[in-house]
Amino acid sequence: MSPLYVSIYELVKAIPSGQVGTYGQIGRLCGCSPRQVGYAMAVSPTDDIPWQRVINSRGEISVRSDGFKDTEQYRRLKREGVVFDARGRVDLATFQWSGPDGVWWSEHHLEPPL
DNA sequence: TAAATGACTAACA
DNA sequence: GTGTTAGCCATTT
Repeated sequence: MSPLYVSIYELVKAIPSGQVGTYGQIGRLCGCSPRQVGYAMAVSPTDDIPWQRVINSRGEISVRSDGFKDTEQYRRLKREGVVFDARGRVDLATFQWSGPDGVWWSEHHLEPPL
């Protein structure tokens, strides 16, 4: 396994239960493109990697190459307390992980929530 | 080696 | 809000 994958998996494992990260967010944090993050999730070797907590920048579960969304991902997130709206989307402003050091908020020039 | 392939995204129109 | 386009870059073939 390449060092890149190791850092991606480490980052994903740092996302707390009940929160989500985006492919782009993880990509920026580990210095690679979002596509690599998606690819790394697709081949994630073990179940101790919370791959379900990585979704796309629109707050949706990404469509897989077979053209279907992963319903297990939806179930897992819901079980962790993540709320989906009627169109199956997550409110990123509420549920997006702030990063290992609050990085995400500063990147977006925002103040962290109380 | 070279080309194809993505669980993507930002910036447009 | 929708649709298109260009860029992305490690992995795979």
